[in-house]
Parts: sequence; structure tokens; C-alpha cells
Amino acid sequence: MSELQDSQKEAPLDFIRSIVHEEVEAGKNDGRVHTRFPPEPNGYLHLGHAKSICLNFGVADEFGGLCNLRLDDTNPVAEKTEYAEAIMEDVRWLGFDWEDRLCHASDYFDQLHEWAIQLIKSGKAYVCDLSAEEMRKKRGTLTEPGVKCCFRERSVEENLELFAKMRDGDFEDGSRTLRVKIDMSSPNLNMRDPVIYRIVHADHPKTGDKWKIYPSYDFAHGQSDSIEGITHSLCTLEFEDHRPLYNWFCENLGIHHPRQIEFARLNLNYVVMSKRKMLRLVEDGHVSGWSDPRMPTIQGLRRRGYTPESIRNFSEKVGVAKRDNMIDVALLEHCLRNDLNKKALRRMGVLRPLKVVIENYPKDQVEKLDAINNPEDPEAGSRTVPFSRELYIERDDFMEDPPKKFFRLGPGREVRLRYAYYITCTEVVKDGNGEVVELRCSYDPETKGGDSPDGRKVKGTLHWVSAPNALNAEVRLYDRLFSKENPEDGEDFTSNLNPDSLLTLSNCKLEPELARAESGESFQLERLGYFCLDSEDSSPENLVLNRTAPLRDSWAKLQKRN
RNA sequence: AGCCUGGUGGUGUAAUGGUAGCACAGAUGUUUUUGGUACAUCUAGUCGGGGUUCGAAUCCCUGCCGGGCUGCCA
Repeated sequence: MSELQDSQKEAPLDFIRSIVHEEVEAGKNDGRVHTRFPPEPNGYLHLGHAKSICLNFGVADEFGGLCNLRLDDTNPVAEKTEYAEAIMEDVRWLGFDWEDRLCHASDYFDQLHEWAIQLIKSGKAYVCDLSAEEMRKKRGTLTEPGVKCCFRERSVEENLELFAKMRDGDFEDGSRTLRVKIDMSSPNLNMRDPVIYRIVHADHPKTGDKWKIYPSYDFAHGQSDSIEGITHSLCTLEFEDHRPLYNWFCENLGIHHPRQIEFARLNLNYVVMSKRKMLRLVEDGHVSGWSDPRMPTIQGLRRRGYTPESIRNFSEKVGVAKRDNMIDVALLEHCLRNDLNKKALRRMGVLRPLKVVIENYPKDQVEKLDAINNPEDPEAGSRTVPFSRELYIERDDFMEDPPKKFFRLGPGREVRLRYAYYITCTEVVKDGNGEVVELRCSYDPETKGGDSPDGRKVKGTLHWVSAPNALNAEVRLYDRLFSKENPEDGEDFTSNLNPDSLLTLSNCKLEPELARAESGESFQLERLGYFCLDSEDSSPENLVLNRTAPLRDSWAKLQKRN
């Protein structure tokens, strides 16, 4: 408890943790805290889910409680085991453990069915023969009350009989529903005799063909929480209007009553996060699939090179509140860099190669030079990089007519090649079009390792790769998927797609050490950014790199301004 | 239009009647064999109008603006 008070001083609790804290202090639920993450297995998890996962597992952990993973599988026409498996994989990858508490709403179908009968018997539920269309008409509108239908006064016996026939598959889909009798004139539309069971002749991934009727979300969710002994049912704002119904079921069924608390969902700029819109991107081929590295799905982020730690940290930093928000992707990138700066091994690679020949360096000589793996982490040790007469440097690192603050290579200029030597550009070789195709340089043998014994300074340090030892690679550079901060602004969000969200570079040059890189491993290409092997397309013969995020670049920023 | 809900720097989030703070972004500088990192400094905010109070982001009234709700989706 003192630990809690300490952390409370350091970081103030968000409104949900404050509520939980108060209730624990007050001894509610015997001081127990139990949450759950309840996705519907009808799609892939995204950053918004990550926030919810971190919140639910985080709150449980901080208060010494538990968090269940519950698949909310009440609608067999939309759900697939494929999705359920992907969900579990993603939650696990994010670093959370539900131990033996993998639950399914479908585990409770029998109990739910009994409760439905209980409601019928107490005159609180009835079978309704209205079609969806008719029901909509009778429900009223936002401003007008609904009207009671004639089926509302059916006898308990008739309701029981009809409901049994619904269950037995005697009726067609949509022909009847079981509704709960609340208040057709409630200003809250959810209370106007909501449907709690509908007829669906579809096999269920878990229960097979056992059921021809399935409970609605409202009838399943709160009760599932109740059965699992959940104390705090955290959900997003759009369920606020459902809370009275949630409470109604717990009260009228006389069962354990968790507290539903709603928070604002996460929005990220320059991307869309709704299932429907992401599906459209996939189906229309605007992205390569759900795991496209530009997608905000967990799978997309993972393939892009985002680490679980960075996403967890991001989820914490975005905070929890009830107001609508639009988070800047810069925060996500910050979290990534913050994590990888400490952990990623440094390597050298050249994206847009420019050949350099060191004229005074012996032909056929190859030196092994020591290079530090991570200046932020002495434990990471060092490696060796080959140096030879012919090298590649970045095209951007040379300018024939450099402006004032350009610290890199130019005719007659001296720069340092990282961990190697000082070199001076002596000649610029061009092709027929006046394009620079090669640089002739000289090196100073005294500066081996990158230091000059005479104390001579250079302004710039360049990354490079030895040409005869270079690995070829394809590198994919990603930018924001949409060019508009809020793509959903206009009529059709796809009109805001950023045509340059993916830039593929081939014939990139990498230092040989990268042949040992493994899928899932992140590394920094010095001065360029954080990268990883593409988990789907990279092979030892055909290296494919994804740029997770560029390094901060104050030179690029300066250039942009001018 | 009815109900629910929210409005604090550019963005996000604290402060719950007592000095408006933190993070990201932005700007400047120091250090640097990554124009990275680190460090330092700076910029910038309580939706408007009334009221209560010695004192209001916080309480009251009122206006304005945003979001959600009319699935047998969740």
C-alpha cells in the first residue's frame, strides 16, 4: 500500500485508477480487483485495443488483481477462430499473460439461456414477432417515444413455448426475437425493450450447431462480467448509453454487479483506426493486408518494427480520460526511439549509394576496423567492419556546391568516415548528363579509427559501407498513410491517402554484419533510423528491410525551413 | 430536436476551493567520432458571460462548441 501511495505522488492516477483506488480503500468487492479485455473475434487488434489491453491488465496488476482475456463471441456470422488466434498472439506479444483465464462469452450460453427464461417467467421478457423493419418503426425516434407492440402482453406460457421453439430452430432467422420489457418511452433508446436473443441459424466456432439463438451484446456482456467476478468493466464511451441496461440486467437478475466505467477511445492522426475503414483499405488494395507496416494494427506495427515496450509505454503516455482526443503519431515515434535508442545495435548501411574511391589506399587491401555496437550500452560490445579502397557513401552526404551549414563532403572538403579515417574529396566524376557518379578521395592513414593525432577537427562524420563486402538489400521507407491529419474529415477518406506512404529503395548497401540479423530484431542504421528485416518478404538471399522510424534529423529540419 | 457526455498551451494529460504542472511537438544553446542521444533554457493554456468566495480550471447559473445514441453489430 505504501508503494501505491508513493507512485501516487509521482504520477497522479487517471480517473479510472482513482475510482478503483477509492473502492479498494472502501473495501468494496472485499478489496478485490478483477478486469477483463473483451474483444470480439471479428477482426485484428489495433493500437486502440492496445490502449485498452494496457489499461485492463495494468489496473489489475497495479492493484494486485487479475485480468481475463475474454472473446466476446456472441455473433457467429461475424466471428472466426482465425481472428481469435490472432488476438491471443497479439496480446501475448504485447507482453500480457491471462494465465488460465481465457474466457468466451459462449462459455455462458447455457446460463444466459436460463436467465432469459427466468426473465420470461417473471414477466420481464417476451417473444416478439415484429420484423426488424417493423421494430424500427415502433421504436420511435430520438425525440418521439416508441410504442408498445401487441406481443408485449403475451402470457408467460406462450412466451416460454415460443422461446423454446426459437431455441429449437423452428423459426427462420429474423422472424422473432426475445425482448426485455423495460420502457418504450425511455429517452434512452437502449431501454426501449431491447432485443436480448435473436435467431441465427449459423454454426458457432465454439458451440457448433448447438444453438439457433444467440444472445445480444447487451444481454451477454454484463452477465459475462458478472459470472467471471469482474469488479470493473472498462469500456469505451459509446457504451455509456448502455450502462443503464447493463445495470438493469444485474439488478433484475440479482447477480454480482460489476461497475462499468467508460473512457475515450484512442485516435491517432494521419491514420484510420475503425475496423470498417481498415477493412476497406485492405479490400481495395490500398495496403498489402492487415499486417501492412503502415497499418495501425498490432500486426502491422510489429512488422514495421515497433517493440512491445514502446507500444506499452505509448499506451501509458496517452493517458485515460473521457474527452475526445487525437494523439500525434510523433508521440508513438518518440516512444519507439526512446526504447530502441537504449537497445538497438548500431550498424551501417547506405540507402542511396554513391561510389567513393580512396586513391591513395592500397588496392586489394581490406582492414577490419572496430566499431562500437551501441554507445548507449557498453555491454553491447563492439564488432568489426571491413574497410577497403572502394566504398559507398550516402548521396545526400555529398554536395558539389554546399550551402553554408552543410558539414558533409564536398570538393576539397575533409570529413570523417565513422570508425575509419578522415578522407578528402579530390575529384568529382560525372556521367554524360552531368550526374555525379563517383568521388575520388584521399585518406589520411594517421587518422585510423577516426581521430587525428594532430588534433585536427572535421565538422562531419559519415556512415559508409565497403563496396566489395557490401550486402545488397531492398529497403522500404514508410511515411504516414494519409496526408490529412484526420482522414475521416472529408467525404471519402481514401481520397486523403498519401501517395508517398511507401517508398521502396533497391540496391541499398549494408555492412556484412547484417547478414546475421534475425527477423524480429531491431537495429539502428547510423544516422538513418531504426530498421528491421521484413518478416514476410526478407530472406538471406534477398534482404528486405523496413524502416520503423527515422532518427530525428535537425539538418533536414533546417533545410525544410529554408 | 430529446437523452447521455465532454470542453486546460499546437497535441495529450495533471491540478477537485489556495503558486496552472508534466510529456510530446516547436525554438535556442552546451556536449558529441551518429546533424542521433544526453543536458540546459525558452515559447505556449483554463470555451464565453454572469454569480458564490478573502480566493474559482475546480462550486452555481447561462450561453457556445465537440462527441455518442434511432442494428435482431459489438
